[in-house]
Amino acid sequence: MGRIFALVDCNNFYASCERVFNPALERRPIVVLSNNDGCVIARSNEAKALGISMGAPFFKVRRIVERHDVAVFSSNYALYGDMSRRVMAVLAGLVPRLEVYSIDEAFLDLRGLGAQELSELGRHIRRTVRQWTGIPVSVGIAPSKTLAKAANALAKRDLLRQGVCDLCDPQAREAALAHLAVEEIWGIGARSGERLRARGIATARQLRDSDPAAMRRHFGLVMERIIWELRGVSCLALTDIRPPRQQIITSRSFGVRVTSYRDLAEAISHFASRAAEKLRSQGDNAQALQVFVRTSPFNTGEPFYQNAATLLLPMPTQDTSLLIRHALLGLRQIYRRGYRYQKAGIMLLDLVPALGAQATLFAAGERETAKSQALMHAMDEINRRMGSGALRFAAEGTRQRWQGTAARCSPAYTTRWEDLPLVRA
DNA sequence: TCTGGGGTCCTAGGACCC
DNA sequence: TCTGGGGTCCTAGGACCC
Repeated sequence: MGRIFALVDCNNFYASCERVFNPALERRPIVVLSNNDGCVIARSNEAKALGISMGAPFFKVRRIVERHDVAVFSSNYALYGDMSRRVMAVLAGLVPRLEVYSIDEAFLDLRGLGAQELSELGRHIRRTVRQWTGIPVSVGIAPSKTLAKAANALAKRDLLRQGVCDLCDPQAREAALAHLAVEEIWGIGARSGERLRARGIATARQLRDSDPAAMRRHFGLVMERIIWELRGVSCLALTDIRPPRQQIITSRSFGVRVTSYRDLAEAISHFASRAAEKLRSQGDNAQALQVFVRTSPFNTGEPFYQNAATLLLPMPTQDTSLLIRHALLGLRQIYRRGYRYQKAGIMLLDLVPALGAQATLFAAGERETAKSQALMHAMDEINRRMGSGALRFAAEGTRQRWQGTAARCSPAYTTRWEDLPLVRA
């Protein structure tokens, strides 16, 4: 039996989250900014209509923002993460199988739901999520994931479809794919888009009708798979069990340029500590790590420098102090005086499950490991209860001058008692 | 002055082996 | 002067995603 996928995608997710708790924002243009209030990472429809583009540096759109009274927010991941969990919980209650694909998207398996009318089911999903969470979503339905993505794009674009688009019928697909630019297809970015156009392929329909074998030779396996998926042959299954991450990255742009080794070392220690937390919550040990630093890659009239150091750890570990120590060894290798650093970070690599980890050959080492595990566990527990960063390593510093500002952050409405909205009757 | 963060997968090419 | 062929493994970099 053929498959039927639905892709449920939250509309302008971060902007919509801000609106849920602040109804005065209804119909007002909204943008949400990245770390350091650096660039635009989410826009409401009204902000899109003003010509504010995705990823635009904030200082370049400031004029538009002021002229049109755009509401501006620093990103509030405590809020967005919690709202995401709520949306996914509602979806999980509506269908037996789903894959949470990103913070604002999920693929659903619609087979065997006895739905006469898939569009009606889509509208039901949409109504329910809206009513129970306040978040508007669009629903695309089709026999492959790539087509479900395409259907979703059309559901958003075409107001007549009222947020739901069903492309299961091959007839319906003809016109739809002819109106979809090749860059709008899932998996085709600017690079491939350009190369496809050079070969005279500009729409999803033209790509679908191209020769899979020849396209594989020119573009690789991924392109061939896209073509089959556009033809309605499902090549990408629903993966409802998420495999553990293979690498963990913690990195930041700095609020101000950093020049001293000392400040850089503080930042790197802080990143190592955060990465170690993620590592432990995943139940893994790391066997290697990489530290990287760089100056600003943009035209600043100053010399560009970037470098990275990769180190093998003496044993697989999830111990923060060991990770900090080795991260700093790496930093010493790549730090050069005289540069104004803009960004740095750490990657944990070669992750392996911590359970049943190879014990060290030495009994003393084993005792050390047990001690360190108890310490890390206690630390995580305290930080969970008292708030992240309540207990931290001295190496992370107290001034943290490199930290950026998030001046326009909304309250953590759903995850912090003091920030709960008040309702007056 | 001010330009995000965190991931995955695929491929090509080099090292190495027999 | 002539200088194999094929396999595996690893890594760096590209492309893409949200």
